[in-house]
Amino acid sequence: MADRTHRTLLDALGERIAAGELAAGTVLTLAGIEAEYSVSRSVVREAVRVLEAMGLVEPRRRVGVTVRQRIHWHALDPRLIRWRLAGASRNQQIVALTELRLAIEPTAARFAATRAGADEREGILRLARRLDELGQAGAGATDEYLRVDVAFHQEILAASGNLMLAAISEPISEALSGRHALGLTPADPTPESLHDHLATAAAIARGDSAAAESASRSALEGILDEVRRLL
Amino acid sequence: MADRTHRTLLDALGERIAAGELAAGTVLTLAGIEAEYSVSRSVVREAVRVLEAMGLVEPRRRVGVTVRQRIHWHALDPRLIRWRLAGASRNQQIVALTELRLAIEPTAARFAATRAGADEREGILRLARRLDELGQAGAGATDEYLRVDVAFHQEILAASGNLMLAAISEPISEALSGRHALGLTPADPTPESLHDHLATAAAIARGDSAAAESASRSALEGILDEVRRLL
DNA sequence: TGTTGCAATAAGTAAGACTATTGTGCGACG
DNA sequence: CGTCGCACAATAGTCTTACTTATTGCAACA
Repeated sequence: MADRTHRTLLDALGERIAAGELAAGTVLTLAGIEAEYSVSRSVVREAVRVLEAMGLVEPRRRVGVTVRQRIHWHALDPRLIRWRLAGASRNQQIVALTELRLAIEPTAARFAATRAGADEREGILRLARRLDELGQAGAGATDEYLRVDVAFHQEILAASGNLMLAAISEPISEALSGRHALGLTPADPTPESLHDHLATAAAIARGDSAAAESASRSALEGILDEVRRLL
Repeated sequence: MADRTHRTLLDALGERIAAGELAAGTVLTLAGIEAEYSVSRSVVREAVRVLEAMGLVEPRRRVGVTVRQRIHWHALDPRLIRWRLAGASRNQQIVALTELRLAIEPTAARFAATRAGADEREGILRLARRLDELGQAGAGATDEYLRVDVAFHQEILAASGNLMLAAISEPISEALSGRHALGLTPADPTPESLHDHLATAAAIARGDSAAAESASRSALEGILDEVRRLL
């Protein structure tokens, strides 16, 4: 066998569960999976262990591997988020991720304003300015805009000094990319949006946490409105 | 071997990495772990797969299993949070979790106000009233207060209708328990705190999302202040 | 009807063989 | 002396098999 069997099987099972094709309560067996995917027991066991760690399944002796209810899923796991973005509930997932951003980013901006290092402040400001340039130029739907936008938000989350807030970064980036891929990003971002981004960056740069939080919140409210309107 | 070798090994390695005893860049080998813990290769492989899924390590052929930098950790994984709470950085972790709550809970309360079912609204209100009773009676440091407090926040997160917001529930509960275990919960909660909790529940019950968000935020700001003061 | 015990089932652990990948060092060649 | 390429060795990946242990369901019996 090649070398990606683990990853392949894990993604296959994960996507099927995330999509609901394998509904809660469904019982699999290691032997069954082994036969269905023609992989060895070791590979099956390792994949199932990872799914178990994500709260997606629960192996029990004499019973098999039971798919668990959604409540138990570690919905913030980047892999699970990817699987959900890959399925039919993609749009719904993008809305949910935007709601998550609305929760996280303003708070992250607030903390970043008091904790960011000099170079981080500098970098955030530079990214915001570039975003503004691109937006004004009608390049809101370009790959470069996406890259800068992703980098902008990542920098803020990283600068928050809170590892858990920063951990949202990866899923958020995927959501942005997903939105972009769906063609939901306008070529001309609204002036309000561009202003909010700039204001967030400026407030962080000068250490004004209240202003950073409120500007970021304003930006996200706008984005959430837009996403909801389009999906 | 008994039956908990997987769990035991996973926790052992996870805690060592979370604590920094196995620093980023440290290279292990499957054979080494196998020998050190006297478990079979299968068990080692499965544990390492789970750690890999959490972003804690990266196995590479001809090299070994390398411990990754913190940036790559899935810091929102409940297991990882537990490991960090178990280590020396416990206090710091509780503060970080409280910051996370400040981000998540007000937003969750806002959405809960528009999305909660009738019985959920009822339940949240009932829990808040019970919390108030207990708080007024000077029972803020009791196990029952903790239980009700945890249930209160869980209900709100669950009622937010966002699976990812709800997924924060488990780690948050652990943080509350941790704070309680450290004796950081006052027997007499401040009147402001009790009022904010009640106001949050009332606003959710009557569907007033703006009031729910702001009352929840006020409650959390108070808690964050207190936690920071004490840790 | 309830309870105890047995047997079947499926996961858990162990061990070993073989494969595939990749970093390193050595040697040949420029 | 340096650089390129190749062979070797180390280590994870996969496969297979054997054995162990927990659990459940059923049947026999009180």
